[in-house]
Formats: sequence, structure tokens, C-alpha cells
Amino acid sequence: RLRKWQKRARVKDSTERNLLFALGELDRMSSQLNLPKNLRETAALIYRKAVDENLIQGRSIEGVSAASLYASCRKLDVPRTLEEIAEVSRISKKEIGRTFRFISRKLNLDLNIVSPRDFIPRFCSKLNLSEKVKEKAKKIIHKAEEKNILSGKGPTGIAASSIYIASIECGEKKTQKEIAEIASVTKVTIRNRYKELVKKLGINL
Amino acid sequence: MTYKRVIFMDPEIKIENVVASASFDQELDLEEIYERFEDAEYNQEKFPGVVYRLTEPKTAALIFSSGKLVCTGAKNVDDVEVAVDKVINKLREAGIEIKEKPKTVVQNIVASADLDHPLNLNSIAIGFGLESVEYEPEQFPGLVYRLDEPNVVLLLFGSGKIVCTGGKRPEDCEKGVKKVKQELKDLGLL
DNA sequence: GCTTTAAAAAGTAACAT
DNA sequence: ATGTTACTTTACAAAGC
Repeated sequence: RLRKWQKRARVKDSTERNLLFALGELDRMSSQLNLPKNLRETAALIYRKAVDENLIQGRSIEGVSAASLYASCRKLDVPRTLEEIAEVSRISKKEIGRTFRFISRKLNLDLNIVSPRDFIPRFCSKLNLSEKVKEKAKKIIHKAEEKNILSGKGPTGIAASSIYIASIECGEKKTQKEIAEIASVTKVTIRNRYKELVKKLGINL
Repeated sequence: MTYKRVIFMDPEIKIENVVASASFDQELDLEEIYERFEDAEYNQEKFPGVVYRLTEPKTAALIFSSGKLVCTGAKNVDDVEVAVDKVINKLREAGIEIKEKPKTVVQNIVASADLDHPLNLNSIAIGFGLESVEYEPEQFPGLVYRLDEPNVVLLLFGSGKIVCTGGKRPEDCEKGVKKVKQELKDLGLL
């Protein structure tokens, strides 16, 4: 009996140590990314739920932490790219992606599909672009969605291209290189997407 | 070719890859095979099997010391048999006794199909239910749809092209494609 | 879990010309 | 600026780490 009790105490101990470590990870990554408090709390809730459902089995605490953080951004519709999360984690974006897909399926997080629109406020702020550019970029995305020319395309590339077009239309032009760095996509992708948008939406630049 | 085929092959699928396994009921000396085959690969550290590529049919055979074999790359189920026959001949030419041809078991079939109509993956994800579908365009351009009956996984693309994998028989892929096609029609998304 | 093999889909990326 | 190659996803067997 005594052994059983000791074993339980040990298990409880390591469980608590692991939880503390994970919460510390979430806090560390969140501060590095300047994420708001409510988002950190959502991430902690998702992580705890993952622990309760035994989803950590066979996965690293760091990986599940990073995936929980990515998921919390998605839950609040202010997605970060896997690239951004991976930059403040020791885990690769490939692994964070798989872990995220796994926990979001198991926990029924019912997340909305990422829309390029979700990235507009953040990217534009980082680029010091006006409210006018933001609105114009969102209109471009809306038209593109109506025409169904976005299926399968990466949302960050589309957000970046829409901003590129809108910045020119508003006389606040940013270079493809500047936008590419903030959106973590290559300038080649921005070029390809913007050419397609201009052509299919009949935009005159 | 015939009538039956035309009628039942409706959602024309193209088999792209067949993976099959077989077992010679005898142990094999991989070092010996590696030495006697001009063009085989074998790195124990890298992988425990000998890799032997055939040009006709274009396939790759993985040979293990247990006497088991895996054949990949065949474009149809019959080519698996042709490939395995060639591997057996090659082994016999190399002076390795092979008693009889083992039964081959198809483990997986990958097929492609085309709906000839662009798809709105956003609408499909919502229509099929976010819980039964996976669509993460940042990570992969295809929508992943898992079917229980038949037990296959389908990848749907914005172009209307489809990939079906996980089937054990060509009919599994046929049925899988037919099923999604019908579901898309029912939802008015095709 | 990983390693290796094959093949398709479409998008993105990396490196070369 | 374009072109080529390569990597992402799905399924599956094999033996061994």
C-alpha cells in the first residue's frame, strides 16, 4: 500500500512538474511574440485539455506547448504562421504542424478556416500602413474569395499580395521584399499571387 | 472492353502506384544478393533491406533477410506479379535457390481522378463538417477527407483533381471517388 | 516514433542560370 | 526574372533501432 501511495505521489509530482514546465514555455514563447494575456490563457487551457485527454503520450512537452499556442491564436482568429511559432520554439514547424493537427482533431477545437483577412491588421501595422490600405486589401480578398480563386493557396501569400496591391493603389507602396519578410513568404510567391489577382480581378495598377 | 467496363468504370480513376508484399518462406543472405546483383543498393545503417529497381515494369523491390519482399511503384495490380517474377528470376540467376513463387498481397493503391470542375475547398470543409475534414492551406493545398466505407483517404484540390489512397483493391478507389462525387453533388458543390 | 520505396495532386521554397 | 529541383500531405508493407 505504501508503495502504491509513493508511486502515485511520484506520478503526481512529475505531472505537476511537467505542467509547470509547459506553462513556463507558453509564457516564454508568448512574451517573445508579444501575445496578449487572454491568448496566453487560452493556450494554457488548450494545453491542460490536451494533458487531460492523454494527448501528450509520445509527444514532447515543447511540441505540444508550441502547438497549443498556435491553436490558441487560431481559436481567437488572430493566427500566427507556423514559421513565427517555430522561431521561438526548439521544435520544427513541420512537427508543430502535425502536433497541432492532431490535438485540434482530438479536442474538437472547431477552429475556423484561416482567412488571409486575419493577417491584414497585424501585417499592415508592422508595415506602418494606413487604415485605408487595410480596408482596400480586405476588399481585394473578399472579391477573390467570391470568385473562388483562393482554394489551396497559402493565406499568408494572399494577404501579402493583397497588401502589396493595396499599398500601391493608396500611394503608400511597400516593396515585395519588405512585405515578404513580415509575412514569412518569399517575394516570388508575392509576385505570382499578385499577378494572378490583378489579372483575375481586373485590377489596373 | 466492353460494355461492363464502360458502365461501371464511371468515375475514371487512374492507378498511380501499387504497393504489395510477399514472402519467400526462407531466409535470404542480403550480402550475397548485394554482391551478385550489379545494380542493387544496400546500406544496413540506412535501411535493413536491399533496394532493387526494375525498369520494366518501373518498380522498386525491397528485399529483406527474413525472405519478405515489398514491391512499390507498379501502375496496375498485374504489374506486381510481373515485377515479382523478374525479381525471382534475378535471384535464381544469381544462384540463389527459390522454391516457388509466393503469393503477393496488395497493401495499398494510390489513384488519381478528375472531377473536371473547380472546387471551393472552404465550402466543402464547412459542408462536410469541420470535424470530418482537414483543410490547412498553410500546410498543404489539398483537403483531406477520410472515408470509413470504403476505408480510403481522399485528397481534394481546388482544381477538381482528386487523389485516393489506402485502398486494397481498385474498386475501393472507384467507390471512394464515386462517394465523394455524390456527396459534393448533394451539397450542390459540384 | 524513425529509417526506405513509389506515385499523384498544387503550392511554396531554395538555389541555379 | 525564370527554371529546375525539392519538400509539404495521404496510405502501406518490410526489420531494426
